[in-house]
Amino acid sequence: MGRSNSHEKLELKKGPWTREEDQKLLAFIEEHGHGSWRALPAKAGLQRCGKSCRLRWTNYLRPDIKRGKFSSQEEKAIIRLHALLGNRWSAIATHLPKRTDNEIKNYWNTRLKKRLTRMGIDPATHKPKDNLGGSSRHAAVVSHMAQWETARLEAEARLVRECKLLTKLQLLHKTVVSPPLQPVGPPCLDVLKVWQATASQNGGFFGSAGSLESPTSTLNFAGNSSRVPKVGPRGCSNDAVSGVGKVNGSMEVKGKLDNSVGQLVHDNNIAYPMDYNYNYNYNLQSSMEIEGYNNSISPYHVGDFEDNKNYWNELFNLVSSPLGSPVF
DNA sequence: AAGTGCGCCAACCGCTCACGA
DNA sequence: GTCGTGAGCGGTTGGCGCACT
Repeated sequence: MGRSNSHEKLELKKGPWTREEDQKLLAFIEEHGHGSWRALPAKAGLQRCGKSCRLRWTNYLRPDIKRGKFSSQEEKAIIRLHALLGNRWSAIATHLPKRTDNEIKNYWNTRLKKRLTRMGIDPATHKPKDNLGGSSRHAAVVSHMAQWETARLEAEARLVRECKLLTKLQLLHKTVVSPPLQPVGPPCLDVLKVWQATASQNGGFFGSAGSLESPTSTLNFAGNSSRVPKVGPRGCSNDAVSGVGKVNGSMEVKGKLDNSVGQLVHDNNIAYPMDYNYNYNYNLQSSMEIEGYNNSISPYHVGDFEDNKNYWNELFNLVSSPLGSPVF
């Protein structure tokens, strides 16, 4: 990144920020916005690299940061979201308003992880430690679900970020957009709520029919997106993810899960033939439709999940509970 | 009082991704 | 397709403060 010469590097300050530096950074951003982080330090009169400034701003100086003790509800949310998302701290932070990814990560590493370990739960898998040798089929199915859920939540998180960023930029530069954008409220991503509701109607998250119900959602965005979020579970090549987006302010979120029945289950060597082909074409009101996930193509059967049903139901109950998050 | 160990957390580092030329 | 650049993310580190010996 950048090609600053060694002389410049020598002059860059590291370590804890002083109050004076904080004030300089704060004052500059309040007046000009951050713009290019790389150019910011010179403009603001700081002997720091842009990266350091960005970090200081996002993790400490930003006005919309809540500091201090995590509530028990926040703790639960972190645990459950971690079960779904793994170490995707930024994605988790998206669902915990006013908390930074760094703060959540620290809290997890210093407290929650240890607490789970003490309780006999493996913090990596969120399963009881004596159950690690359980059914590989169950593990495979749950893992597959988690991957799918992860990808979906990640997509949502990115969309939220995109919209927030663009909104900020527009407000900052006071651009007049034609046609004018709708007032920007928190993006409403109700996938989980809807999913939960659907699940309830069908006798639980996994439905009485024995197949997964579709996480059909209504996404409300106000704003344009110049980039098409690419999503996919970790470990999947990005080549498997494609997206088409429109810059003109309309976006339709459409995902495709291309699974063939039975292909999922394979001891210790699980194939994930999931293609997340999202075509974004969003209008202010959009719907999320995931082909192949909400119908008979679904490879899941209720028996596969019985043992994990309560866990996942509980999990979705939690993430559906009001935390003040734009999603929940 | 001094030394030691530990927990916490701000900040850094390295990597990856997206984008434009 | 390649390269340079900017930005974001997750893992790791270093320093501070506190408790204990």
